[in-house]
Amino acid sequence: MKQSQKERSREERTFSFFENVWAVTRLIPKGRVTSYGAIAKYLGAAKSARTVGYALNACHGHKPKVPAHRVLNRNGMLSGKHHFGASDVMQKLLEKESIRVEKDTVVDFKKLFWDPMKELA
DNA sequence: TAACTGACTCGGC
DNA sequence: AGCCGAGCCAGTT
Repeated sequence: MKQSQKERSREERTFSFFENVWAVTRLIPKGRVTSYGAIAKYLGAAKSARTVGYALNACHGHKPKVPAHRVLNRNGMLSGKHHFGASDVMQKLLEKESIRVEKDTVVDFKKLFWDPMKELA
């Protein structure tokens, strides 16, 4: 099982791991959030959460907007706010979607969590 | 070309 | 309960 997954991802990732990350990110419904790990897992690279974050970093000024502010770390913390220019931009974007943020952490993260594995299965 | 880095996560102590 | 090390991918130096 693990073996086949490895083989499979080899071809798919040639299409660009980033593209996939952005694609999934754009599917996140407004007012909902997800985590790097969830996306990574959905793409078949559970341990590449780090790379997912890196991909979002590269989405700056990319075509269809990539709602990177809806992607947080597993604790619901705005770990990437620092990369939105001003440190409060990300939070404002979230609050605009009725998502409450307290101390760099999304309130009710579990409730608002959008799992691509379940939602897109 | 090798080594380093980073918006992460998990498992072991 | 908190710290440490390892794995993952791509771009930079």
